Amino acid sequence: MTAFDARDPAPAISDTESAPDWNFARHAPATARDKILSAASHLFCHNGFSATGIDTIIARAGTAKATLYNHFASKDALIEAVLEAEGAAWRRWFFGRLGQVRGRPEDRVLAVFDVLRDWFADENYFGCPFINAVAEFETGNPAIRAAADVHKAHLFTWLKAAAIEMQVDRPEDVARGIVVLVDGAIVAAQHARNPEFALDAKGVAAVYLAGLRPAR
Amino acid sequence: MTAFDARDPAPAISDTESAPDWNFARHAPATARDKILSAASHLFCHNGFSATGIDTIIARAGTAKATLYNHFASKDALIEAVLEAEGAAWRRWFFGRLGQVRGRPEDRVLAVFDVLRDWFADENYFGCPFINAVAEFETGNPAIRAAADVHKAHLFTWLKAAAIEMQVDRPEDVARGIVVLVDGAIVAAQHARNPEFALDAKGVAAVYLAGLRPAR
DNA sequence: CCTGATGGAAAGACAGGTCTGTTCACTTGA
DNA sequence: TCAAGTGAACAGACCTGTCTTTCCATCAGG
Repeated sequence: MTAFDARDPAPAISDTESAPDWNFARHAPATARDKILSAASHLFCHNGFSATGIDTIIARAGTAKATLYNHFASKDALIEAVLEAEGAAWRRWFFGRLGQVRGRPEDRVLAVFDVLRDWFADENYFGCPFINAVAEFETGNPAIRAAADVHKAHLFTWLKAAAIEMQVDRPEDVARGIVVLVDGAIVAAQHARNPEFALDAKGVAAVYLAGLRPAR
Repeated sequence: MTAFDARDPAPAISDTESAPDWNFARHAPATARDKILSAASHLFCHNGFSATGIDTIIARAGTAKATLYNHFASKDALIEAVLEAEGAAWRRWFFGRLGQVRGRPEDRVLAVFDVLRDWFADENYFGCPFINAVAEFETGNPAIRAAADVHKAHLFTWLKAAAIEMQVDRPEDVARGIVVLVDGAIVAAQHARNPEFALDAKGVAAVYLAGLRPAR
């Protein structure tokens, strides 16, 4: 929960040829464990968690079932590991992109929606894995909700810091408002299969942030 | 898609003791078909669609399995019927509440978030069934996505009409912006189990709408 | 009033398949 | 040598969907 400072360090973009991929499932898997995580991530995100069976996962991963159960105690544990890996990869990508943006805090917050748009425009965009997981396991499995909480806390903390820099009246309220816009853009773009909802959200955010300090 | 006028007629609130319930699963089921729909709706929404088996549904409904398959061709058909029934009940409740609001179009749009807050505050709030269904069946079952599209079109049409009344520049853009806020509030409130996200969204909407016409 | 037909639903067995998770003998590469 | 992985079989539970049998309420004809 104090997580933001301790999160994945911002990648040194210049050190690598290209920015890391937001999609963990596309990272080149080296170990058997990574192959399983990668295959499971792809299948979970595209076909749903319950609808994806262990046999399908190992077939895609090209590993034996015993190997899967050597690395993960159960399917639930695998789901949690996938969310953790996918969340970490996404945050590395997302905050890495944001870290390259310079300018006033308002502009950096608005840049959030430009980065989101790139995410939405990916042909493999399938919504936020955490939102989808909470939707599927509404009541059961509190560990999944907890993982989603941690993930969302990263964004909230980043936005709150920016809001404090903006010297607005109630930075936490402002951060929550932007979080709502981000969640809404994610869902709307997923449903309509239209990345431009990121720009609709950006438009709202721009007017909102400008309206917060009319006497600027 | 021209759907708004043709949707469920606004209920005559004064004719009934209380407003209809947003939750179809709580409507008193009369026929066997309604008992099945009601039980399935409750279970689907709380435990997920794939995770809920036919046997669990008929046990809760108190009906026989043959009865279920007499009324619904398959589990998928039952899912679609549940979404239709739940969506219709929700829209009757939601637009019924909105129909009671008088005032400027801006105020009526802001009232959306007050109604949402009441929805979120219900102990049985489980998010939007359509958002959850699309999250679970990301790629499969286009009928479910189509049902979600129809459902969302109702709100968009309502918001677009209000935006036109407001005489804003680009009413469709404004309506999409509010849709994003609504979707975001639904998801954020579901994740945090905190209905107050409706008011965070309302705060953003208020500043946004005010900022649209600074020369009012 | 009584009798018998009809049709919807209950109860539950059943088929055929899939699910998760276990086990074990064998292989491979460091 | 030895740890890790493979392939395959297996158990037991659960899944969807079908089918048969029994029950019961309603209604028609007498």
